[in-house]
Amino acid sequence: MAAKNDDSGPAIPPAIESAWGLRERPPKGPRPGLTVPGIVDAAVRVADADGLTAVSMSRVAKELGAATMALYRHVGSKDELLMLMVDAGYGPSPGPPPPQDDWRAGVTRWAWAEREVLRRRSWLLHVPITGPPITPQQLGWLEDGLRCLDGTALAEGEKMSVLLLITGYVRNEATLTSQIAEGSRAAGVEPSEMMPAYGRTVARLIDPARFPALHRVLAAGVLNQDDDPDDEFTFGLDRILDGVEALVRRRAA
Amino acid sequence: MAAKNDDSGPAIPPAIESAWGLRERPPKGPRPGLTVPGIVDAAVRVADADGLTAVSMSRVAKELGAATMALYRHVGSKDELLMLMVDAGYGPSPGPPPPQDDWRAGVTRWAWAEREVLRRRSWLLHVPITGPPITPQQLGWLEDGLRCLDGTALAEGEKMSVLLLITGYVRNEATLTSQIAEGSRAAGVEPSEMMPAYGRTVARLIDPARFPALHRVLAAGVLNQDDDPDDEFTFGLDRILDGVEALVRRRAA
DNA sequence: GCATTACAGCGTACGACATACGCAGAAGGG
DNA sequence: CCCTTCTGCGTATGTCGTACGCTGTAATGC
Repeated sequence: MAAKNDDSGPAIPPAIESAWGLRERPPKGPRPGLTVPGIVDAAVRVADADGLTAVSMSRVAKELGAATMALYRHVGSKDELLMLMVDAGYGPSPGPPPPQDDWRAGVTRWAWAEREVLRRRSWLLHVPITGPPITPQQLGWLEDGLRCLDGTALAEGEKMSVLLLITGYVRNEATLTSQIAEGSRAAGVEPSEMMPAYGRTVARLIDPARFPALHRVLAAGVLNQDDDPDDEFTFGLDRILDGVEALVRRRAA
Repeated sequence: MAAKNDDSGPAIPPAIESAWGLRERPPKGPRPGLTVPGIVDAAVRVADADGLTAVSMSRVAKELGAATMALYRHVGSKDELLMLMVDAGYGPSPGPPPPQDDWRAGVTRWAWAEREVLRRRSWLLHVPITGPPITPQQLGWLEDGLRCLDGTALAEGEKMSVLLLITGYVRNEATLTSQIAEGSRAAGVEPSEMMPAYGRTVARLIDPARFPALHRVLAAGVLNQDDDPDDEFTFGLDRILDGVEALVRRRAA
């Protein structure tokens, strides 16, 4: 008797397989009133409305008019539900790059698309990541990113590394800006006053003799002006893409 | 009567103030058997031994031979304890850059130092970040990073952005490698077999016609060889620093 | 038509967790 | 000596994930 997975594979959860369209409904038994996509949608609705901390099994069940334990017929655990929520929350990838775009324009578009998703659903950033992507939409995003680099002379491994670099940057930047937003809401401060208040706090704590460089930054008023977050994002992205561009040129030569 | 914070500041938690050495012991009352540093050390010991999920208030109290609720006399909440754990977990910053180092060597050293800390204490990556750094060691790291850029013609705000970019990259890269390690331990697979197994899983799931670029990456065997994680880290860091270098040159001109 | 069978939904229960609250005892000040 | 103030802690509450088993339902085999 073979194991349940025919050849190999480290045991994909059943709900993930159903997300890939494998796994048909068994012929017997009562018609299910709950479905995996329905549960995931309800969970996403809760997260959109009240944040990830509001997503508990009982809250999601309430959203569906079902009992808590009913969900466990369809998802193996809360972690599995979270994985599916991430997949649904990202949504479909922005699509392949327009043909007239060079790699840099394509990757820029791709990065901005991810940023936009993370801005609108900041709870995605709070889901603890447990492994590399294996859900359909996630791999769709990856695919479209790779296609942006198709015209370059980069090795396949380098393309992957570059995308990892970019998506990591986008996530990181989105995390920081979302922290400012959430922190200001928690403290009851205007978002535009958040960084100045932070600057004042740090200025009060540090000794200029021990933290001269930091003191200079504060004295320059870096944190006082609230610059457009888009500019901050563009700055970092352009730095990274400048570095990638140097590599692309070298490989082309 | 004024509020407890003299001038401004969004209410620094008392335990953080004590980490800065403000706040002397009140003259009355019994001598405390527990101290904030002692509690934090115990919590760090637990996290080092059994991971961040093992860090509960009762577990930390047990480590100290105290009752759970005794901890709340010294830290305001678990989140506050986590913040102090991060500060202690990072430890002292690597120090200012050696005088003979140029900015790039200095920043590289700084990035590798953070990476080393995150490699040895991967639980640091699992602590949900709730705001910008306000603890002594964290700001010490920031200070030393800024000093690496002292010789450049970058604006103060640009220095800050560059460091944010780098530290974000380091955290991201460390997160990915730690996921591989933790995932392999959870699945009972050799760490070197983790990525190949992932590649086989993805290959089984995707349709080559719908995911051509991804299929090409897999066919190239990118995930099959287990490359040195140090090389992967160096690759991304060099890309970013190439991009920063272009900016530094432009500002110097 | 009827028994069988596999599955959907759910009620109960358990163990872990953070933490509010209030009491008992210690240490120094008047 | 007593009063204030602080430490440590026991109790209790509410939330959470989820293991287990029961009940009813729908399709299949006779």
